[in-house]
Amino acid sequence: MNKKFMIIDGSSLIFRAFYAIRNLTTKDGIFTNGVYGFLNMYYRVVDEYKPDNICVVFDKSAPTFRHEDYEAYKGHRDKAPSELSSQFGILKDILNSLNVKFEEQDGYEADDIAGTLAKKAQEENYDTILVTGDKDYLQLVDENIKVLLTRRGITDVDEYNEESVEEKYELKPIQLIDVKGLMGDPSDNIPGVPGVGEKTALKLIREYDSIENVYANIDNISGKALKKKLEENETLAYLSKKLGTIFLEVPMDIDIEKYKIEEPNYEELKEKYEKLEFNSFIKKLPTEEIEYEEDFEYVFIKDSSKILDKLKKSKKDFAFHLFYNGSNYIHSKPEILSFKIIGEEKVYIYILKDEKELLDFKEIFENNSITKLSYDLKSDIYYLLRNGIDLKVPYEDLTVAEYLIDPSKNSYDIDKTAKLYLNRDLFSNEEIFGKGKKKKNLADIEEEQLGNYIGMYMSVTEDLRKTLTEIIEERQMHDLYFNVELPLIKVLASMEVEGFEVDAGYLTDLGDKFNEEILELEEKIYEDAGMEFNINSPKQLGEVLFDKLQLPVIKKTKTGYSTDAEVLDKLKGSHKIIERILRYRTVKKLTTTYIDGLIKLIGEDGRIHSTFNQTIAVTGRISSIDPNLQNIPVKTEEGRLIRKAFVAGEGKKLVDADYSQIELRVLAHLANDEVMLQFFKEGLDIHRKTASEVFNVDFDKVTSLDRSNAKAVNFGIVYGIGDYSLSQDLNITRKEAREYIENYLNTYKGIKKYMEEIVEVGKEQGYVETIMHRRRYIPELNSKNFNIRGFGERVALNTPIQGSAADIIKIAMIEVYNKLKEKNLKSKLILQVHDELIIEATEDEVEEVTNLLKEIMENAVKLKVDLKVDINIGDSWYESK
DNA sequence: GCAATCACG
DNA sequence: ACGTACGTGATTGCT
Repeated sequence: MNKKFMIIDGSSLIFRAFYAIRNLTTKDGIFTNGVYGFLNMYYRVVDEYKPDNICVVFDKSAPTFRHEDYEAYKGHRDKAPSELSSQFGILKDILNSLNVKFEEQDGYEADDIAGTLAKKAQEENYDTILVTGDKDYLQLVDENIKVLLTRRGITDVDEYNEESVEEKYELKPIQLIDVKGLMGDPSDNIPGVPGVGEKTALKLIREYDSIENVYANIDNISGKALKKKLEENETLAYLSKKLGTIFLEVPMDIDIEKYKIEEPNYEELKEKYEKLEFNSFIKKLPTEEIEYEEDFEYVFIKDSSKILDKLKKSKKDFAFHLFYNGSNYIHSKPEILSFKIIGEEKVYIYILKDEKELLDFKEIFENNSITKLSYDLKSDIYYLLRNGIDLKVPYEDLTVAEYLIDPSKNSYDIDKTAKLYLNRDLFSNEEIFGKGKKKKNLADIEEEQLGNYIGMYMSVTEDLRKTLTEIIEERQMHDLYFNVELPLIKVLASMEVEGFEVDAGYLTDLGDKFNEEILELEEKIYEDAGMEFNINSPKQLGEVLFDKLQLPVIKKTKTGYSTDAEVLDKLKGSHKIIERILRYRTVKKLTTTYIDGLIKLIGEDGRIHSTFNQTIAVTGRISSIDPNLQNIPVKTEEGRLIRKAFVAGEGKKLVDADYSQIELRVLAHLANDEVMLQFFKEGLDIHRKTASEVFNVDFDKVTSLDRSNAKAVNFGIVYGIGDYSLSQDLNITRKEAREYIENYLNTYKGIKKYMEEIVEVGKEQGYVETIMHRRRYIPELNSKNFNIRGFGERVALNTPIQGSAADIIKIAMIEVYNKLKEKNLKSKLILQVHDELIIEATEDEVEEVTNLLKEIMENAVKLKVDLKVDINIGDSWYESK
């Protein structure tokens, strides 16, 4: 018996189902009819035919080679409605969980890929079953190749083999191409011979076998009119035949075994079916929980030399982790060191008496021939680095791996990850440590529970490696993971260890000044209000302004009156209390967040050690907490004073480099907008140039208002602007805003096209990508809620821009870090602020560092537009920015 | 634990 | 989940 290979035309079935099943949506308005119909069919045919291998094929929206022959090919066909196109992404996502491979290729249609696969399978003695709603597939029927054709919607199928085709049409399957060549196909805009319909075409081919032979015998054709039509349209007939022929040589690596049926990921399927409200399919999923046999044994060791010996002798990769108390490792210390050598059962647990003991393990961590694995590796690297140990590559971190697979998660916890990817039930952090005030320390946990917790942690770390790395490889994120995100961990840990020197005395003095002013302002505000109240409470403030003082209400929030700066700005002049409140807010913010907040976090070394989070921002940016050093004031002179507290150490300087207009440059690159690319090439002020084009004035005559308006539009575009928001931002009417945007998009036509295309791509794929293939899924694109979908569309536009810029600076950081190390320089990278890098450089190295920083940043990646970096040097961040 | 506000790119 | 711009984090008040 031959093996059975089933090829399913996903595009055709989803299309059929979409029109056959009406109005099937989830309660959130996600259209699911196409996907539902497909799955119904899928389960039915798989049950009935029990194939050994399965592949689903899709059309791809790019123009196919057929358009080169005939421009009008499928010309009048309307674009699929968004309710349908949005379902392709959902279906592919489900296929992934079903572990069913799918194929699609630019320039080819689903039937071409199906045909190519079927012929190849035929050579390898498979019995192939093609499942589709498209009658054209019948031309592929052959020995060992059958077609299942849906009939009336998708409820029934007809099975065609060689005999049944011949019976029905009295022709060989391959001759159906000739029939189509003569009769054409209005749905694909294939012309055929005008005036020749199915009846005539069938008759002619039955009689003469092929189009070629029809023309060879043209004089024998009975019927003058028919003969004339044929003669006049000979080229058209041949062209139509060519267009109607399924292409059997799609260039692709074919390995039919790749499509072998695999066990689906039932956990994922259940989740996805629940989201889509496919209850009937949930019932099909196996219900019994798979019992997991624990494959580790934990050992508490008293003497570190025991495990040390083992690790030194072992040539195998190992998982490890340093466990600490509390939620922030920087303000804590490592308590427990655990190892698990890959493939071995034992999980070694060693309770550190002092973190200095880590030095005993230096040789192991600095061995560059074995891979070290961890879940939450940055904390480990931080502790090692803090103790003079440089964890050498190769190393891998499963937290980061999981983040790359889906950056939208709120947290990356090992118990949830283990459940999702390995279907293993772990104790949660909360179960072990408790929560709130009762939260326990590691030392308070009973030994057996601790052993099981750490044992599972290590064993799961080991097992996740294969599962997660496979997904990363499949998605072509190898480079992003291994050459960007993983090396970056060490760079971030190093910045955390280095910290930023802060002048506490200066901050205190500044704080005293601000506090004095706050006291004065409070008094005056109470006077203005005629009562004392808590100015910090928006509720109380609202009552004072809008009830007591009867000022006009500008805007409301969910809970009451809005009192934000925008509202207060509009109320300026109507009461002297307003300006005082604005001033109070400004000064209060500076003292609480930036003076008191920062002073609290200055370490014993006089430096602030922020924590950089690599797995928070969905776009790929890094974020900074405890404290956030990425939002230190700069926009107002008063706020900027805070930056005088951030200083270079003794005998050092700050070298501050920032990318000029990186997001607009990335946009110009992604959109391939000739006009904007050219403007950047000319090195002109891009906002001024934009103003000159959009408002149609000479470059030299652009007013500063024009320029700042153009600047707002440039920024707005990057965020997926709307006329409403722009009008608010620029204080102009909505109509004017609409005109600005229109003019803008007429100037930058490439950007206009890109904006439309990227949304379509997002809908089709279910995600968008950065230049490094960083992925963000956007389920919001499927919402029928106008606002949510609008949000999805803006995100689809903005994420590739913001995310690619993040990719670029990350690459630069790694190269800068490595170069400083390679050249044995003492200067260190200490901070990144999205488009800005700060190096604390020793005075003798300033020049060299300046040069290498600029060189590396400007050449981190090669885009269609040059990257430009501005550098400033100073003793404090105030001077260097 | 959430909402409002405001700091940054 | 968002009455209309993307991405973050800290502080304060209040339930």
